[in-house]
Amino acid sequence: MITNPRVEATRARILNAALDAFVLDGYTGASTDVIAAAAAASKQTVYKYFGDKEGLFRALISDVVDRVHDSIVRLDIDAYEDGEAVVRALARLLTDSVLDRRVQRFRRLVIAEAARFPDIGRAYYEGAFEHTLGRMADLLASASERGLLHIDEPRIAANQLAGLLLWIPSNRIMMTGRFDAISEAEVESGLESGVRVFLAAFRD
Amino acid sequence: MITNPRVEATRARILNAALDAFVLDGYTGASTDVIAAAAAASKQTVYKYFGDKEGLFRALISDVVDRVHDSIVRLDIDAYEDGEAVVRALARLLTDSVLDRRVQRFRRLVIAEAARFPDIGRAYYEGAFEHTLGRMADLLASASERGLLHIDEPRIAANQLAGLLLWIPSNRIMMTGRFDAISEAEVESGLESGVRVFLAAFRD
DNA sequence: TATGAACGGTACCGTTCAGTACGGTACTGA
DNA sequence: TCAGTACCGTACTGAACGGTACCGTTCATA
Repeated sequence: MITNPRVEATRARILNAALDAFVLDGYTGASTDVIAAAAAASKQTVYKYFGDKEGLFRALISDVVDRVHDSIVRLDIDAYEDGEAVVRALARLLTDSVLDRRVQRFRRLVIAEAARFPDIGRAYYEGAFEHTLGRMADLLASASERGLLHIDEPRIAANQLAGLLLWIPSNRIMMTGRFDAISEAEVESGLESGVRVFLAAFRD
Repeated sequence: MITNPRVEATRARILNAALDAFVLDGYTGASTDVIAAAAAASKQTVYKYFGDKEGLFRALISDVVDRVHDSIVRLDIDAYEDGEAVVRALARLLTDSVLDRRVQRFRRLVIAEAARFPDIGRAYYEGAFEHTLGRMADLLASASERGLLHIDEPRIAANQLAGLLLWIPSNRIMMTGRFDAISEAEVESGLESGVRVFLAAFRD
């Protein structure tokens, strides 16, 4: 694939504008006129690159999923000497990444459009959501092998840690639509109590 | 308020049709033409009762929130003699109600439109979501007072139980758009392992 | 059975929006 | 300097949709 830098820049500008528009107004609510204007591009160019509105939307989703896929949780598990430290580090990484404004907004978009584009929802779920959980499970398994934790089914444990930490803040953010609906202190205390419950179940 | 049965029936038919349409296509995607047709009503009548599209949407939301509010978890906590039974009963009640197709679809709708109607999202979050958690917290507190569990902060514990049980299935359902994405067996094993973790932390 | 309110059906208006056409401009590379 | 390509701006078309108007019909009730 030839990468004309000018083309690439225009394409990126359009995708950026599309992200903003779709995330704010949803698929139906966003208009290609507004997207083109925000990207300082002409509709002509938008349609030339992406075919139609649906093509633009799909390109946007896979673009983001690919980035999530690449930037997946890297944690040097060997640097930690006890289970509590491992779990706390993992918990912080997870909350920091998932409760990020952009991530929350994007997830809301995917959920909102899952009825219209079932394949897109599935792609995101498998490519981003489950992929992250799989990585977490690997880390927990490795900690378990080193005797820091006692985990028989790492995948389930990873799911549970995520649920403990994210259920409340994620729902509050998505339902209220306010991406700053959770204070620093709440995140902190939620993390602390979540880690405590997890350790009660999986440290010896 | 005079309750003309004919008026009431027409109104109910319109709200039912609106629920289906909004849940399927979102606020922007649903059309009042389709809603009126599905309700076997004329647009004239729809607009007479609800003013405009937004009025119809708001009426629908508060209608549903009121119903959730009324049918809130009632569980005879005194019937149980040990903590495990209490938690298991609570867990089943919670998963059965929250993972219900209609509930999931409605929550997705609220999330999808939270940006467009922030007050609606907040009303649902406080009137339905938090209300249920509060009721759960009461039950856990009562079990704790009877010595069946050891819970210092019932509200937090209720949040955590919900997160343990619902994070994965709820996300899978909403993101894939398939409301049968979770098998009976998965629900069962998720419930079992969630209860186990919860008990490890809160039983003695 | 007479009366009026509730209601359905259809046509209509104004606007928005996806998608297209076209003419002109900036850049790039030989 | 010339050719080709990327791109912008604007105007346009056709369809969908929110909302309104009008007329005929149904139905409860007195």
